[in-house]
Amino acid sequence: MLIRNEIYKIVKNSLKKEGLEELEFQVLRSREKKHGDYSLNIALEIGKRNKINPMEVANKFKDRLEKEGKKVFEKVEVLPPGFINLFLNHKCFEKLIDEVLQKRESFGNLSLGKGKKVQVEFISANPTGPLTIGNARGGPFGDTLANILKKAGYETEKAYYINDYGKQIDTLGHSVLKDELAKYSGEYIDFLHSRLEDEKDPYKVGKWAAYIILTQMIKATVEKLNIHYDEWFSESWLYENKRVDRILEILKQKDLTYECDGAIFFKAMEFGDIRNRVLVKSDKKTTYLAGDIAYHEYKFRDKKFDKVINVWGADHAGDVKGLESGIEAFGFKDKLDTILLQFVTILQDGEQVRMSKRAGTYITMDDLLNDVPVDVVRFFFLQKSANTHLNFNLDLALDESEKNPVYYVKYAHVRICSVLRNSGINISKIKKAKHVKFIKEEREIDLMRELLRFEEIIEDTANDYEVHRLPQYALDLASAFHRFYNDCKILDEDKKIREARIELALATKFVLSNILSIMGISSPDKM
RNA sequence: GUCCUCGUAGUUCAAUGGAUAGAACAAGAGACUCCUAAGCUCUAGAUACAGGUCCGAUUCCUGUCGAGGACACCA
Repeated sequence: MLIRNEIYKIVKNSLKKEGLEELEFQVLRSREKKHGDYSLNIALEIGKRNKINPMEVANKFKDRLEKEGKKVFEKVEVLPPGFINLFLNHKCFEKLIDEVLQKRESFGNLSLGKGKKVQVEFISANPTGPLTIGNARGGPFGDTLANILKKAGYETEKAYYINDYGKQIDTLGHSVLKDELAKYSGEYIDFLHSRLEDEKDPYKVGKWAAYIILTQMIKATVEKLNIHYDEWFSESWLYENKRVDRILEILKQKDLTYECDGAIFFKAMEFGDIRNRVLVKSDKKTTYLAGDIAYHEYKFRDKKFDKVINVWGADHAGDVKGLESGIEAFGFKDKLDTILLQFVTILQDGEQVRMSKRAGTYITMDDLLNDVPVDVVRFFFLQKSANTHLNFNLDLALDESEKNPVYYVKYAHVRICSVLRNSGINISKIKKAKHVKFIKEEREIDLMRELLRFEEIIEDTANDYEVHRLPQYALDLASAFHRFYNDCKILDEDKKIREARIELALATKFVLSNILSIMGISSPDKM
């Protein structure tokens, strides 16, 4: 229903009638409930622009809003320095609960992305070693982002790009052979070395090792993380099918390449890049960028994605513009969004652990998942924004696993299930909010206000990819429920009140399990 | 040296330019004859520093200090 959008229309309409239709504004959610459910700062903007006292503007506009929004607003209030606060009437909440009970699991499904295809590519760590806590950070993030886009109506695909081509495969081969060119070390290298048969060719050994690492280590960890990819895309495929040659030829025809010192460069600066980029090295081997451009041409031309979101580690920040330029050269400008996840700093025994495949010092995601439940791991990583340089204290993570706030959210769900069981009511028959009109306690209203946010959270996050908003919302909602539970007895003596509260609790259950499922976290009935 | 991302409570993190900067963990206190206390209530505690723009700055701009990352014919 997205009441926020209805309010937007009301305000837009009101502005039109005041001759201010060109004014841009936003409907803000009030942080404190004494300031109503939503607020507008347009009076402050108008006042600033026209040098009028904002209070005067606000008071004048208030009458207009009251008239235009009489079906939605209980009250319109003006407070200094010129905020207009909007209070929703009870009917809005009744409609909301009614809608949740009708739509159940599908409540919150939006049509924002209707008819659009989007791909989220994440993790995509080289198959030269197990997933570390660092490079697996993109797992919960990308998976959840794809889930939310799907919820918002996009046709979504989750993809992992396997870099099974090029120099690092050679390096892996040498490492497994343990010859003088070996660079990687660690238990997994020892393991692969012990499994080695007669093969001596480094590249073939590397290919074999990469296959084992991918299928037995990376995929296993990904599964433990509760992630299911739609596509595992092999870089080698691009070469086997001449897709890299193809894009090199097209770029040449477009006069977007030139030769210099025996290498072929892409004129990326024509697209605003800080430098031109090498596509073919002087030894005639192609660069990673050439493959990546071919890969993205495949995504847009063959698979026809309207949008591709790449979740990368911050160490690739310098490569973003190169790829964007390449994509623009093929006419797919602005169809790529790149999210850079800042690095994870690992602390163990009070010391910073430098993650290095070469030094063999890293903490694998698999090790972590053996000690910490996946729901805890996912919630933990999801709570941090992409820009956060997060500090991960391994000892603390193990100690505090049981104190993770994810249990607070799950417990709210468990409590609801428990009460609903005790109620003896067949909840599958509750499809309407018939009794919500009897609700009037503060805690009940507070809870409904939180439920109202759900669709907004979906919409906002599908638009700005700020996935860390989700766990925060889940905590807020769980908190609102726990307080409600504490202050209001759900199975009250009074039949009307009892049924109203069951309806409210059931609606909360649907939204809670909905948000948890988007985050890839289970909603238990019992704990 | 240039560029990117950061610097918020003891700790880990939040806060579309808005109203009294929020949570969790840690610390301290409290309530329950009542639907599972993994819950509830209360207390204490923070914007690195210096300027600037604005009615209003954690948020935008400049500088300083500090952290991580990038500046390849590596991937």
